[in-house]
Amino acid sequence: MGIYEELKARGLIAQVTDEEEIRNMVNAGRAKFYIGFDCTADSLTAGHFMALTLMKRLQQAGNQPIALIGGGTTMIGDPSGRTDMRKMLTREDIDHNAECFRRQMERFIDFGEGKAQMVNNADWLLDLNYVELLREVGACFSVNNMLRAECYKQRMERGLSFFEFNYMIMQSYDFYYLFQKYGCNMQFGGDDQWSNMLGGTELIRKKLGKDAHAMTITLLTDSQGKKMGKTAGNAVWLDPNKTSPFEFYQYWRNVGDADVMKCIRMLTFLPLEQIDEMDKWEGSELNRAKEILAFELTKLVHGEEEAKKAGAAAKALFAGGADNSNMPTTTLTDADFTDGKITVIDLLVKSGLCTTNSDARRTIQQGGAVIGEEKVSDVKAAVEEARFGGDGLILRKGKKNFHKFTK
RNA sequence: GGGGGAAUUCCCGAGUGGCCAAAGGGGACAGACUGUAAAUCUGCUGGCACCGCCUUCGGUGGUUCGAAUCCACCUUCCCCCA
Repeated sequence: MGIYEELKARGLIAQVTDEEEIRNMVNAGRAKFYIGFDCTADSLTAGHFMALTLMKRLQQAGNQPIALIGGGTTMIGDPSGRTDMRKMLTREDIDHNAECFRRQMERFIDFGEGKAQMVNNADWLLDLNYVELLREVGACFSVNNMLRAECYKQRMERGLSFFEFNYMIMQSYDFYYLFQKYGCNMQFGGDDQWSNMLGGTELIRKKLGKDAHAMTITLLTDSQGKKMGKTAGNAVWLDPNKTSPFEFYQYWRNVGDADVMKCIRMLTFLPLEQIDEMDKWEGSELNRAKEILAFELTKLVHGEEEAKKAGAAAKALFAGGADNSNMPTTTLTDADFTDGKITVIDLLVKSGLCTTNSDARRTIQQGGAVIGEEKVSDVKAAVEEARFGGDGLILRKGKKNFHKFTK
């Protein structure tokens, strides 16, 4: 089975320009492909994760990835799938973010000599001259066609600035540039990028009379059609300082039944035979699958040791073990106590489990606060200083949020 | 360039002088049921010294005993005509 067949079996491929051609190229390790990353934040997210694993898979099969950091395009901002214009970032922000991305990618991709490379489109886009660009590539784009493109459709209702309208041209220019300079013959991207990517292959065909290819990755959505990799609107980050390995583990441990196997198939590197076997699991057996998913992904992003720790911490909390060594912890000082006591409200807020006193009060009133093993029922309840000795005291908010206090 | 409309709490969206911390829905959070799942039901969702008080309805001023609601100007966005 070639790599192309494997990607297909894992459900990773959404659309391709020329299946036969791409299959041959990829299976023979002849593809030199790029994926662009917009650097709007200082860390990659779980959403980028799939693209990273895809690069890794293809690299293992002998193909050569080019990771393109969108230092230039980020200055415009991709309007696809957005309903409003995103805020503009400064050059400094973008450079900083690009640097963070580079470090995170190195975990997945081998950037050794001749194996892969990383480029930043700020290097060529920022020097472009408007009139020259118009003359060089502007003539190749049909506004009529662009307006029909899926990625602009929804923006037609809400309004789309000319500024953002140019995103497709910039992205196409990237492909055109990489094709000429590095012999990059294929572009990968999320399925929402399809029209932007086609812009590139078209441009290459028109300007150079040569074929280049594009291939999109299935967007990872849950059974309700929502994009995965977010909790309550917040991204799940790959940076351990923004999303701890434990939280990262928990995110995947908590995916819905209907989504586990899909995630395992698409995101892990477990052999397909093993996955097919697991496909037969059902009901509460799926909990086992979720553990595997969470462990495998945490291992990929944070390393095996962190993955084990996160798994152990989770087991301890939910199965009632004694291991709480990896729990977020706050150390209290004398100043935190009044008359040798501290209120539960203060503890909830101090731990970050609750955002305000009102929030903490509500939590207690609704029976969501548990200290040690006992449920707190009194809003004014306070805890004696002595109880924080030894291993400390564990505060819980709801079923899944824990915080340890020591003194 | 001309004309018309909109801006409300996390989101959508009611509210057009006092009964408004502001309907309803979504989401989030908490409780019950469970398998750290889904579905369902319940509660809850500005802040605080929480039976009371304080700050919110794009911004700045104004009218009024009293404004999210009226007036003026500003900002932003949308629509129609050119």
